Amino acid sequence: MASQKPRLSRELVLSAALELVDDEGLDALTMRRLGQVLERDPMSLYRYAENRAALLDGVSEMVLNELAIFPADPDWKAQLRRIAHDLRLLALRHPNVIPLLVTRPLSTPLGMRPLGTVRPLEQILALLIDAGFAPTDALHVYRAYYGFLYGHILNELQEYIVDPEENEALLRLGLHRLPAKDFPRLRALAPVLADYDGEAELDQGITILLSGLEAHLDRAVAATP
Amino acid sequence: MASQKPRLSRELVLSAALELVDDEGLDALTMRRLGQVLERDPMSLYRYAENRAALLDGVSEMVLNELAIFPADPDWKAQLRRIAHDLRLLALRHPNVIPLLVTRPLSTPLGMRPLGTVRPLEQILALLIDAGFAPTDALHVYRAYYGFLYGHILNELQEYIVDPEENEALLRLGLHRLPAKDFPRLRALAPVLADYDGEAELDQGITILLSGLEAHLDRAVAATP
DNA sequence: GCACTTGCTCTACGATGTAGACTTTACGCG
DNA sequence: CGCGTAAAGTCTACATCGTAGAGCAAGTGC
Repeated sequence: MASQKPRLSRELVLSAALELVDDEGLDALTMRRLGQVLERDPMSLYRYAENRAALLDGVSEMVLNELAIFPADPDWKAQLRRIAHDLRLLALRHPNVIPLLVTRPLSTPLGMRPLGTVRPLEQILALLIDAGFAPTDALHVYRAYYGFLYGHILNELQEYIVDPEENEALLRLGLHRLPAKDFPRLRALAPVLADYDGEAELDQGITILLSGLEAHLDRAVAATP
Repeated sequence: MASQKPRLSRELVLSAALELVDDEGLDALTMRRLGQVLERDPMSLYRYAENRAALLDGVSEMVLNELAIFPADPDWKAQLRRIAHDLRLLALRHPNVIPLLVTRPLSTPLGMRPLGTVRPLEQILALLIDAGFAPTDALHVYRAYYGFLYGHILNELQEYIVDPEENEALLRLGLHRLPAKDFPRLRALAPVLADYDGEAELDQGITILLSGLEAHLDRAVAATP
């Protein structure tokens, strides 16, 4: 009765994997558990991903595909700002996936990454080059931008606490464990830490960075020849 | 014969762990393997770390202790710049530990982290507050700064290739796997990617960021009242 | 000499990733 | 229809992992 085990597919497997990760964290994503979710023998998964690592890559890719980039937009600053906010929201939607996004590339040379995870890089380069940057400068801008962006996201997720009810309480409780003599400033900042506005903080940072970049490579971006 | 198993200690265990991670990567750090390195039963390790996760935290802490911060320095910008370069070098010395530094805090609220990993935060806050920033602004500056710094390090490590001989070859080889039609700009940038000057890139980024921050919170930092 | 703590070891268990051989299902073609 | 081949899914088995729990050994204070 009910749906009789619809045929498996890569998409199906990956989205079940993502759901599992979102719901229960990275460690919950074991082959056996995933097999169980899909009501299939764990071994069947190996048809759709070479091994667990590849499965994780697949999840990364799938998540990054949620990010829309329009490389044709002539207003590169606006576009970069929008992407930043989108990526931030995406991170908040899938916090458990972020370690993957950040960690997997460290052990995989650029050329061997899942295409979906390299595409944003290509597209942002396109955006910048089309906007008038020399390719080399585009790369510099990309690095500064993406570096800052990922840094911010990591920062924000570190301070992210799920239940806004217990938010301040929990935070204080946590901070309370720090020896008062060694961490006076941190402890004093508890209330400020408690209401962290990640969106505003990101936006300001991006503003600073973008105008700084523009000024620094002061070859003004001529819109079109 | 030879040295008869010197008494174990937390330091000993942790530094053996760090060495193992540096030499063979995070996955090589298993309780059994570490026990073997120390010529001790794996179970003995549990005297010095509650479990594997705590061991990893210990390694993080040990690495971060290599970072010297002088919160009393009145020249906050110079100090932040120096710290940035120091942390970068530290990352290059222990690339395999970086995933830990970045990933563990995501699952540990501020107050429950190993003290050694929170101390830099406290010290930088001290530096900034002593330099005249209001505590809240100090926190903002810290976030932007550390966010950018970690972002840069992640970026650089991603492009880091161990063997400088094969450097360009490998990179090209890697990039060659990308479909030419979908990734034209990236492929065109191969030579530029091949000689990446992380130090310069970091320094420029820091310059942009610091001057941007100073301007943005334009409440000029009065040295002393 | 004895009691006790501390460092360390032994054994054992459940869970994990995955290789390899197997069975079942789907499907194209006569 | 039916038959043959390929694809999808399963079963069994193994090495390796973290770690609980009981026990052993050596040092320390009385």
